[in-house]
Amino acid sequence: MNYWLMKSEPTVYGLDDLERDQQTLWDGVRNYQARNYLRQMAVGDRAFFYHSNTKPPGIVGLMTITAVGIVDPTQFDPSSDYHDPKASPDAPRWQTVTVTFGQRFDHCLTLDQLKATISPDELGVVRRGNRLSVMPVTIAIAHRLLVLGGLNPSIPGT
DNA sequence: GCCAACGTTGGC
DNA sequence: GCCAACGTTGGC
Repeated sequence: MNYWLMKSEPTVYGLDDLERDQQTLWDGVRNYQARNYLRQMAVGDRAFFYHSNTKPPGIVGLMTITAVGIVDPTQFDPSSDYHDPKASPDAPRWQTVTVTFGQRFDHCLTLDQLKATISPDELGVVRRGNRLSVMPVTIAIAHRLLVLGGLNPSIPGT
């Protein structure tokens, strides 16, 4: 089981939305490196939900990957912001995953807090200028994030 | 609103 | 393949 970090602007889709919906397709990723990480995900992996463009930005909760290898339908939709005219159903370019609500942190683990405790080499999101919306998190760092977020990493299901 | 970082595009 | 122009991300 691997851990990931996934960013979203809550004005577009936030943890509140996911808690309400319980499950959502993580569509709209249009960066190849991020897509490649999405392709590496497996059912049962966990992802930290990071809110960007918020005051403060930070990790607000945890989700579970519940379906993988899904062709992102928005790439074929001319009315979508995520439409990709170079993609076709015969040759899709963008795959993604379905995520399910897991747990909310007891407080937002802010970017400032992350920068204070974790180095850029350990967690990409604290690196200045990092624009990657999907990135891997090592088990060791994931456990530290869970503890910092008020979750107990030793309890199964967290 | 500013701007640094960085990805993409397209002319050559 | 290079690189300038341009667009986007996202913290501040």
